[in-house]
Amino acid sequence: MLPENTRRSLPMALLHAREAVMARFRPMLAAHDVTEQQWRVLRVLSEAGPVEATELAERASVLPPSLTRIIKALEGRKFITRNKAEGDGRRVVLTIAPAGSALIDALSPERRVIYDDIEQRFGHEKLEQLLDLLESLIGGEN
Amino acid sequence: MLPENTRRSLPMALLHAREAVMARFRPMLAAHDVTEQQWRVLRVLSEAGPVEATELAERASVLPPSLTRIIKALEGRKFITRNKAEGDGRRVVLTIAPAGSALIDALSPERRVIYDDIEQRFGHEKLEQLLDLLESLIGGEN
DNA sequence: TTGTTTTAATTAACGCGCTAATTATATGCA
DNA sequence: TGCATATAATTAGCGCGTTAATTAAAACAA
Repeated sequence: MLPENTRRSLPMALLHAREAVMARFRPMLAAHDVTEQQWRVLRVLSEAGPVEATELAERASVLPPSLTRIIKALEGRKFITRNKAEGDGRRVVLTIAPAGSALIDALSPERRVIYDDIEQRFGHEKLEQLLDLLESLIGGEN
Repeated sequence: MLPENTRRSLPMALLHAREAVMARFRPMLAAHDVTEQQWRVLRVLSEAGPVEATELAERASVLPPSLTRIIKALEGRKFITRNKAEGDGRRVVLTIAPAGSALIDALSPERRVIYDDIEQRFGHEKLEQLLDLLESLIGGEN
């Protein structure tokens, strides 16, 4: 059945929910001149070490064309370094640089506070339920 | 607590979920050369009649600058008409045009099929649960 | 080895999200 | 009435999403 009102439309609800959550994180990122996507890329590089572009794009949920732009920006600010893979001149390997690690460290506490606040307001139980449902929706070939 | 792995990160999960759902609708919209946001605007105008720009932006979940661009595009294709509000020269009133209504009618059956398919695969019960949780997350000043 | 096919990354083109600034019209106040 | 303030819409500027096209390098085949 089609959703009669817009609020019960799944795409709309997901959009609003994401908007509501990101509104909490955006000021923090803006204060450090980092976009949401740049932040995701940095986090993946911080947690996973040197990674090839294709894998990085997947893990950070960014499309390849966007990643190219993000790499340029982050490299320009010395947050990451970019090298060709040895043995395959097509592949590119990205590595986090000291300035990048420093930014991660600087923002993590704030990030934790925001995340905790959301979890507390929304409820731990409900958050787990929501994450389970979302995971199922994503993974289930829906 | 911070989410250890990316899959249990709420912003990421919402992003992926929305992406998974929209992937189903996108081909339909692309086939008719309508963007997702243009489609939302058309639907609101179709369901709510003539509406002022500010209200339209809210109901379609589109930012005012985006709405300006969308109006231009839709007006150019004769899907909507744009007039000044009588009594207040600042306000703009949008109305759906016959071609716009025709597009809505043409796409609605397809839309229903896709939505039904998602609901069937995911499960009616789970969909309702998910919508409830999302609604709570959005509305709860979280 | 040479030519074809495949793969990785980039570029191109267009629209939207987002913030900030600007324009135009209304409203409020002295 | 005249001026300051407030409001609605638009414009500007930048980055990302998305699809398609392009470039460069590797793998494969004759």
